[in-house]
Amino acid sequence: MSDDLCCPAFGEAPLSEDDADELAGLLKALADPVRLRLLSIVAAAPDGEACACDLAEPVGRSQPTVSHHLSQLVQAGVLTREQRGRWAWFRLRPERVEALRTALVLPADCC
Amino acid sequence: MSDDLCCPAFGEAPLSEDDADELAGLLKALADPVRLRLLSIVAAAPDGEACACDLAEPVGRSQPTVSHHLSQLVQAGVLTREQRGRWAWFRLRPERVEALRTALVLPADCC
DNA sequence: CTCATCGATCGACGTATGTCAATGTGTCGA
DNA sequence: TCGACACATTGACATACGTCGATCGATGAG
Repeated sequence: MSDDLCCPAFGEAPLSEDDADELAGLLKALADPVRLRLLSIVAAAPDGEACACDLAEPVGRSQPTVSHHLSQLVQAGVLTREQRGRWAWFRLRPERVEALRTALVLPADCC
Repeated sequence: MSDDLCCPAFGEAPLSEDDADELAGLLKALADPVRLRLLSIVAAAPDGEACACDLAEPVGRSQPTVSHHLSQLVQAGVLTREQRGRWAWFRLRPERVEALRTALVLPADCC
């Protein structure tokens, strides 16, 4: 997933096939309740970061499942992963979330 | 899908399981390239509305497939459907898109 | 050097999803 | 009344996805 998702101009003109694929990819990464909860836990964490070791329990999923979801979020560019010793720490990339919000802006005269 | 999705307070505190399900449902409705293109075509239409008869061709899918996608968008509350004679006309519900954008707002101190 | 721990990967599984051809239902014009 | 048209529904299919148990590689404490 490229990171320069900025302004597909959602309501201005019909999305191109490529823009639609790109935007759908980002949306798909967020379109799962477990991933949304993981994201919100990281976002609400004291220092803006959370250890993977603390994430499985609150969402009630197995360690491999959580690892899988975290990988998807990292790949979509919504989280960053930093290895510190045995632990993996995750941070939100707010500019990515903002890019998504920007992509969903509708023109004033659209309806 | 209930329509009162307003402020799950994404970054403020961890999402509840119900809020996450709700938000994921809305995101899932948009997380498909064909549906995104359908939405953008409707949004960019001259009078803010588009006839189903004009939607299959631009997205390159069969009539049943397009009908299926439109139903999902209506069920998610993102489109409204109005039957006029033989034709079905669709309009965007911008407040629903705005609700999604609002749900994705991050607090200033989140990271 | 062990050995316990963190977390990724693999393999398997059931389910959900996108797609189309065929068919059904309702609406209009002739 | 009939036939053409718009659109939904059904059934079938391949693929994608979420999930877990088992296993593996890497790290650090003792």
